[in-house]
Amino acid sequence: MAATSNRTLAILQLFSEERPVLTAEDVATAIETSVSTAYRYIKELCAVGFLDSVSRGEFALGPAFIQYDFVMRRSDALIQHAAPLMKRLIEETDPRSDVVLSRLFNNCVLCIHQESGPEPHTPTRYVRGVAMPLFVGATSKVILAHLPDRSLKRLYLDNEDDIRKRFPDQTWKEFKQDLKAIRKDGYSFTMSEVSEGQTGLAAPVFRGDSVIASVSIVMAKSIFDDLETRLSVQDAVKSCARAIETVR
Amino acid sequence: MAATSNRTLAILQLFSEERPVLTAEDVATAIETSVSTAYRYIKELCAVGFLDSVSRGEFALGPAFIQYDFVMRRSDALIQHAAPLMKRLIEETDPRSDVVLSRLFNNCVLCIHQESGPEPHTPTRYVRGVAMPLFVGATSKVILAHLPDRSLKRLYLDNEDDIRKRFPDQTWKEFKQDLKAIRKDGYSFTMSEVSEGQTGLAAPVFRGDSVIASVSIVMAKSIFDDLETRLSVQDAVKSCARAIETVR
DNA sequence: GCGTTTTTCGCAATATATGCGAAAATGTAA
DNA sequence: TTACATTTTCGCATATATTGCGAAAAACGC
Repeated sequence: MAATSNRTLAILQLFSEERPVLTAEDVATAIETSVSTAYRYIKELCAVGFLDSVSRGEFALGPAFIQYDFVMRRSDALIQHAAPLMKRLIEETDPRSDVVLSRLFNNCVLCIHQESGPEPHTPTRYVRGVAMPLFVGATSKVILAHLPDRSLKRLYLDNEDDIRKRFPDQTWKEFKQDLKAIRKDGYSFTMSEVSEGQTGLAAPVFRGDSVIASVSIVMAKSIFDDLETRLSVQDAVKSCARAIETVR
Repeated sequence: MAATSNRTLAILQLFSEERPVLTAEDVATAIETSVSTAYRYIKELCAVGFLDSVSRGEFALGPAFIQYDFVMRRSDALIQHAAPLMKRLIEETDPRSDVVLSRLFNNCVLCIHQESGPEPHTPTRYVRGVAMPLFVGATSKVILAHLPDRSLKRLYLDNEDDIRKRFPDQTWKEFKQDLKAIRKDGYSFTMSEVSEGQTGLAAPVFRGDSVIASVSIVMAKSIFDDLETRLSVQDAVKSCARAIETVR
């Protein structure tokens, strides 16, 4: 996430899983201001619930985030509609699989809902709030593949450094070629790209004629050894995506 | 949630379940500023993920809220620890019950986790993100009952208007009396206070010697007709709370 | 490509945030 | 309860960042 010159926002950005609690002095130091100014901001942020004082001199993220996430969940018809369809997808395929619904935002692809089978073979990695790497894995790729040229190019240029790290020799042309194939297939399939030994198979979810999300199934690699199985999983994921699209 | 003089925060407060999408002009009007200034703020908020442009000229809450909620979930050891204990509580009592974990913040009590039995008798009302009315229902009351005098008085005075609406004749003394009884019992039991026909039974969760949360069981009123049952539910909720406290 | 709407930008005026130091409030330990 | 140490708030003069305006650029649909 980009930096900001807005101090209010800069303060919120200081908090993370690694650093969930800060003192007023920590904040003052980090945003390069006096302690009293830090307190002024902190007070305001606490008043509206973005921060919460957890004990004398210590502050943490506040209840507003939990509440706003709730607001977003509630006003997102996609999730309500998709959840039972995702459950059904698991039943149709394999009780060990995870099914993930990811939504495209302007700067990222985020897992927004997840369903697991009754016998998950590994602790679920992809739950609401997890950012999917933009250029790695079926979930994101299948979305990129259906993006308008302009948007795609912007994303690519914004993230060129990251891409180079992972795929040093890939040209823009090759990249486009890959995506074109995905577009033609109507799904994306990746093996061990995001996590070792796991395969992802994802289909795009459209609203009107733009992609807004993707559904992916995550399974152990071995499941796909059998071609027959792979084909049936492909179809199941694709028709799950089609079903999700019928929302509203 | 209180108003704020900070425009950045004021903008975020405009978004709600009823009004999830706004135009730049809407924002400008609401915060009483020019459209270009509104755009300046919106741009900044989008850059850090607090807002997201959903289509030409329309903006909505952004991915940051989902991500921050995730960060909070992950860095909250209480939830991780409590979840299986809450499931067990359902097994020990009734498969139709809901069990709710609520956390005390400075200005509110929020449901932060919820488990449902295999046969929920009604769609679950209390899920992560739902604010519990502060002075109504077992969940909040049992927390208030164990608050230090100072904090309690501050909360009471801050919310006196709301309280008067619901309990016009209650004096501070009577209120304190009620809480004292709850403190003595070690749990709070309310019938149809929050929603008709539902009963809540809640026990406090301590860290050190201050309350930080509560566990509640929500059941149909009829369950409690049998005294025997009620006593055993009481004990089960209380020992669930004790078990949750063993975290860290 | 063309026209319409949305979004950005530069600039000068001015409202607003800032740091300082003092005072108040809060919690802790005796 | 009192006294102490730490945290938090506040007032004020000054510097600084924010504002609105209008023009220009960008984005999108046709």
